[in-house]
Amino acid sequence: MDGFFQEGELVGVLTTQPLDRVLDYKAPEGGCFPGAFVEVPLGPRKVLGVVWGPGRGDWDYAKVRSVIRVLDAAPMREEMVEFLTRAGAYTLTPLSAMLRLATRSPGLGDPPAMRKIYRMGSGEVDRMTPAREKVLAVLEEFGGLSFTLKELAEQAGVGSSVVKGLVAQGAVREEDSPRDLPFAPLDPDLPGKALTDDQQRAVVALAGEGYATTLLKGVTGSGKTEVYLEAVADCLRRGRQALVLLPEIALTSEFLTRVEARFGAKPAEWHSGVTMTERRRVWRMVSEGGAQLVVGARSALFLPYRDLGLIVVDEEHDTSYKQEDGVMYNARDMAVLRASLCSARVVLASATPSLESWANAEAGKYKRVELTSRFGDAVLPEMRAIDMRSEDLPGARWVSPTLQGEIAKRIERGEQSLVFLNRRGYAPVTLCRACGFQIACEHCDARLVEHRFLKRLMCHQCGETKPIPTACPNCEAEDRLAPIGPGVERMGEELSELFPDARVVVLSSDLYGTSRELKAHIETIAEGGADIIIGTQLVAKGHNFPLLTLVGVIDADLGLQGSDLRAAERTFQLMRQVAGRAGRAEKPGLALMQTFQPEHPVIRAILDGDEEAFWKAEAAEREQAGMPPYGRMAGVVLSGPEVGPVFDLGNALARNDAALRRVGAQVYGPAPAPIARIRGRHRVRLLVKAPKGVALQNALAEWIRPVRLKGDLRLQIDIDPQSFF
DNA sequence: AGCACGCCGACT
DNA sequence: GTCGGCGTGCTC
Repeated sequence: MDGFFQEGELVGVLTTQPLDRVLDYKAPEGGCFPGAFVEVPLGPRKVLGVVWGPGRGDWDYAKVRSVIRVLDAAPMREEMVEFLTRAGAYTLTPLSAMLRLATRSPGLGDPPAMRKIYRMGSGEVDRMTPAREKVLAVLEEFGGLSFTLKELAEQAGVGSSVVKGLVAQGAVREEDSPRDLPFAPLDPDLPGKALTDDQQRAVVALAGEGYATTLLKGVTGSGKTEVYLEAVADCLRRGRQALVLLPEIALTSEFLTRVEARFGAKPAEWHSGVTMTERRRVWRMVSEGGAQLVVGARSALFLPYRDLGLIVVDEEHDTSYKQEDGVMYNARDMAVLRASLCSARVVLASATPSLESWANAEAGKYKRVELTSRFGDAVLPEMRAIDMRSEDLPGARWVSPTLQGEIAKRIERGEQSLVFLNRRGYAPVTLCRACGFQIACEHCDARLVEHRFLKRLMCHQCGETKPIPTACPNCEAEDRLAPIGPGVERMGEELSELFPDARVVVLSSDLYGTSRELKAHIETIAEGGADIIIGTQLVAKGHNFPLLTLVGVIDADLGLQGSDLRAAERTFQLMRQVAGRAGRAEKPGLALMQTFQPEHPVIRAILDGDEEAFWKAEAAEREQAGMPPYGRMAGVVLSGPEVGPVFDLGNALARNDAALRRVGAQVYGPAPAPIARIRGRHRVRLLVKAPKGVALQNALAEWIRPVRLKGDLRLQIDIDPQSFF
């Protein structure tokens, strides 16, 4: 943005308030540049905004108010404006909501606060004590760095009063310094790990200048991380910033340690667990160039990078990259958009790429680099199906004799086994043996899941819990309620009975208060703190278990049934990833899948390791059906407290579909949404299917424009939904 | 998003 | 008679 607005000139300001238009204000005293972060009056309040351009002048001039002040923050760059505009247009999200994503930093309006820092002083110490010596030794050793009081005291292992005492004598100097300090510089030229030829070739392919997207495909243990860290190094050498996006759960201290090992310092971190103070520092330093590398969750895409040269999307197939509430965007696609606007490179890394990325690579839109050989001596796990039709298993037991035998061997050898079941809790269904009633959530269209650990029934949709009743809520029969089906907690019980001397551990997100606790626990397990690990899909996400040599998938059929075109893809990815956990170190791994349909094409493709065959078959099917990525889809989710009005609106929309038909798009529905009721709100979904290449967003916008939402009805558009049926 | 304005039920 | 419910509308 060029130009400058003199004091009193009309400027257009976009605020974070949900008004989908730019408001006119008078430029403040001293004028302002376009892109400036400002505080403006809005009704009785002061709100945050960005100077978006010249004012439109179509508002009663007498009512136009003045910008209160320009905030002390680097102005929004033209490239960010473009990114927010394009991303908003793509996802049909109002600009104000996009701006909110880009201003999620506390204290944006604060002046850069000062704080006290401590350095070596010149004064003499009257009486030297061991504690004082330690403090001075720390300052001696890290003379170039500056410490806060707490940091210095901690580093020296003394109380803060010792430091204060030294300050009083002048031996330590107390200075004022800006609160938000730059991150320690990263050195791309430190020696990295030795790379295999395969990895070296990949590194060369990823390096370079200007926009390009590369799909980096490599099985677990093939060294994807080492390879993309070299891409980061290449970017840093060019003096540009880099961003590594990880699914929230994969953001571990283990990963940060690897970054530190490669570059000699920790990167900036950005995710939901980062404190307010640190957030402010990251936001500021990213915009001023004081942070070279950000490692973060999807919202890190909206940080105000000064010169972003690389975005790595690790585990690019992960469905958690698609935000399903609030602003619905897919971080993988937005990363590509953002990179194309700032001439950055994108690396999409995965052992099991999404069909979209695979198709884009096939079509030549993305480059493709494959890592085949595994790093070190480990080999790919051997994969076999256990045909459950011929296993002798009593009722309410799920670990087949074959699997039991393999686990026993591992225990004998001091190796770990992972038992995988994608079902939290003790049992997915609680059934009354007297009347057949299944206990369901009162607010959602879902059954309540027994969590024996919490001693409660829980709804996995809305999270509501209640005590486990002793009498049937329907027929009031006492003690006739029975858990049906397996959950991870129940598997823990079964395995503890089968192997009473083994250390059995259940890994499930709801057994931990915080994700930090969970991550810490995973680390101790990985170091050998358990013999049998039972886990939900969270164990599939990027963790090293060097002692693990066996993976048993309890129910490989879960997710194969159903008409969701993506279910097969997800099943495929999940099974491959779980299998990839086994045998990372020197020991070869074995993956066993319990299935009642060993002939199913997805199971066959996984066992054969023939991913290309699977993808080609899946792609052909979708192309035939005109489904993404060969056609376009959008979902419209309507919700409200009463089903009637929600369906009425859905029907009205379905009838008035002229705007859609004009571009060759078709409406399906209304039908109950995949989750038909959440927190007492009924949800109804319409699906729009269009040929590739039509201006779907324009048609959708025109279609829903006449809608006036009455009462508590809500409408949400979901471009590229994750599930289709 | 907030916050005011505004038109109908149970209270000092 | 009023206090207050939250439906509707406005903010440059």
